[in-house]
Amino acid sequence: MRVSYALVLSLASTFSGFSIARTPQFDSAALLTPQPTNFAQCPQFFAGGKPPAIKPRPQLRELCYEAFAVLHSGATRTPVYVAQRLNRQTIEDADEKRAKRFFADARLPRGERAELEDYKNSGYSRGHMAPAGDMPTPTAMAQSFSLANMVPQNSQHNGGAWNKIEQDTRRYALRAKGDVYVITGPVFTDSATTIGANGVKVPTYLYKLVYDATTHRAWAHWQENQAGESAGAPISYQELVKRTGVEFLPKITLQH
DNA sequence: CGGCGGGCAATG
DNA sequence: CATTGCCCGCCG
Repeated sequence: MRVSYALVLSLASTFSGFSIARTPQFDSAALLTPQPTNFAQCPQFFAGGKPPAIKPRPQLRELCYEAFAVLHSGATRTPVYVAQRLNRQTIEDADEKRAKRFFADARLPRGERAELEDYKNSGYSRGHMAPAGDMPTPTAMAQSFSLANMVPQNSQHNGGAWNKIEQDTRRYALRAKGDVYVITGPVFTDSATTIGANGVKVPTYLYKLVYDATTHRAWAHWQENQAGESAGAPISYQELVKRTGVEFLPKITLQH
């Protein structure tokens, strides 16, 4: 409500000693307004410029950000997948101070999107698909905290095995000869539960596909969304396709 | 062990 | 709102 919001602001300004007008505020709308909502306008995040073909389903929306792209499902209130292009330059730039402001993505209609309250006290943490640690600019870093880039993730998994996989992927991109395309996403089984009033679906598995466009090699990490997972050997691209039913990469790009 | 990176919650 | 401290897991 307006009253409580004003109260919070007045408290904040009282303690900070600065006026509201001079206190930099977080404006998630301004953060997203310039970003396209069509993959045709951000093909740079996809191998060969081509997004994976997904079987048509309701409430899919394409969201471009400065350093990644999200195919979002209003049915699960999570990403279907999140695409990135990494290389030595982007990783060397990825030393921004970590921003921590999560926010609901205003480009998604209410009812199709997760809200902060859905995650609060849910027992799950807000797990980045495109990791904050990959982000090359302050704007990209801030955008990565959109809930459109999140899934409900087991907190031990998020800070443990999954974090290690993210760091390994960054290290790989740092040493790669050229561009590395990464696609990260959730997999839901029939028994998948939900959290919050908006019913944000909890993934059963998470995957991260890594494709080196120079060597034409691809592999994938496949993890159960639970504590006790370890970052073991990756699975093959073909195995990932088999498990997800999605052809993530243009056929001609892959080396056998 | 200490450092770091993931995220949470209390506080002013 | 912004800051701070805390927990947890991995790594050197």
